Amino acid sequence: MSTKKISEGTISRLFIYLREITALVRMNIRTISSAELGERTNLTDAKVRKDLGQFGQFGVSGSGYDTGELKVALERILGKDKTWNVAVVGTGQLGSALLAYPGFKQHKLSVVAAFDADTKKIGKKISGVMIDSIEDMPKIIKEKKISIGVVAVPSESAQDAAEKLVAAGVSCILNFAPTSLSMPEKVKVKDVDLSRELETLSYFLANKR
Amino acid sequence: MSTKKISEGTISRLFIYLREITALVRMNIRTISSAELGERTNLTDAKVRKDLGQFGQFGVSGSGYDTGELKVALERILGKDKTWNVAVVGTGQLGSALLAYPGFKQHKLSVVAAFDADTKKIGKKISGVMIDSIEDMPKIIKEKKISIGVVAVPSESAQDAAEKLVAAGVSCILNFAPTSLSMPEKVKVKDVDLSRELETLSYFLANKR
DNA sequence: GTATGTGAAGTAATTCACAGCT
DNA sequence: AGCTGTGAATTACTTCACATAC
Repeated sequence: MSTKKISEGTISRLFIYLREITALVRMNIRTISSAELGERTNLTDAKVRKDLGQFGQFGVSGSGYDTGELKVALERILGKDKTWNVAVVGTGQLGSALLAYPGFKQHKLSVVAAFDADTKKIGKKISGVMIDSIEDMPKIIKEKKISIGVVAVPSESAQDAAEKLVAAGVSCILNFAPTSLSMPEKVKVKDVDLSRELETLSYFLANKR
Repeated sequence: MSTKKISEGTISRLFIYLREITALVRMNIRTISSAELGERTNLTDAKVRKDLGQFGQFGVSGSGYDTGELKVALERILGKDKTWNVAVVGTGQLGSALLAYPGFKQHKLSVVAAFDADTKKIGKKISGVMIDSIEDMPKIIKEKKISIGVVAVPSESAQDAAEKLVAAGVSCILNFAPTSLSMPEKVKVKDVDLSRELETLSYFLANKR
């Protein structure tokens, strides 16, 4: 495990490569050059090589990368060999949709707990997941070894929900509330904000020549 | 309208500032410094000033920014004064959810058409929007002056759906398929890929010290 | 000949730091 | 005195280009 810092961009592209490589392996294509891989992912050959180069030397001069080997290497680098437990805070419209979302399982993330401030909901199940009281969060997060917390509450309560998750021991937050959380350095926060994506499109339309 | 290129990062932060400023105006706070605005948005004072500085001089030395003025300026810059028409291609689980999603309307985007390849669905309505045949896309996109296309089809059909949208005249694509689209320079593509966000979290967990 | 891996060059984004305005 | 606007310095990211390996 090297010590130099890897950029978010690189990580996110590694997943793109992995997806493509997986498809190639399925198609029985054994070898691929950085140029071809770049073509297929709409990236440049240099970027492909630089990204991969940060983790070791996977290629063979003159012929390219072995798809099978690269797939295994990327899976290891990206931690696709382990499963992580997830808790969702907030079980409104969005929270419920997330509890039903199959993508978590597909990415080796297992949603094992849900929390809601509304006492009427506690004890009920959504998509097979029991809704617990916020008060029980510390105990449950520890017991179930949960490392990812999903914030699916309104903006006003988002900071509070995130702080409770972190206090209980999670180290990653996936934030769906359209507000910026302040969190200690060591906590990884990922904002998912569809509104902002939409807004960016409006800007582009308003300002294109 | 200046001619220098504005980065995506800046645009996306302007929306963050606007959100905060709107809250401040509601709270009757008349003036704010870049340092305070940075504090509230978890950004630095210098970044706030640099971002705003690209569009003009909105501040007053010694006192800061007038929240009311800044709000109006940001709204104008970001095109929040116009409404844009949207078409959704694909009316499966995701497409249907998007047709029901209130966020479009909130951001002055109006979903006025939906398309699906499945002939059994054509003529039906989802959340009040009629599902049309892909064949009618060119006509409908033009008639309804649609400028944003949302791709909510499986990966295999995503490139094709996007090309049809562009051929029909849209200039922005919001892509929900986990695949990279190749599109002409002039088309703005925005990828929304929850899977990739989730995967990035796994990486962080797998690799934290 | 073909394609990698990687320093060096070139761009872009961020942070610093301060002159100048109120 | 307080805070903006902005060049200059720094840091991060990307692209170039080529020596090296097969």
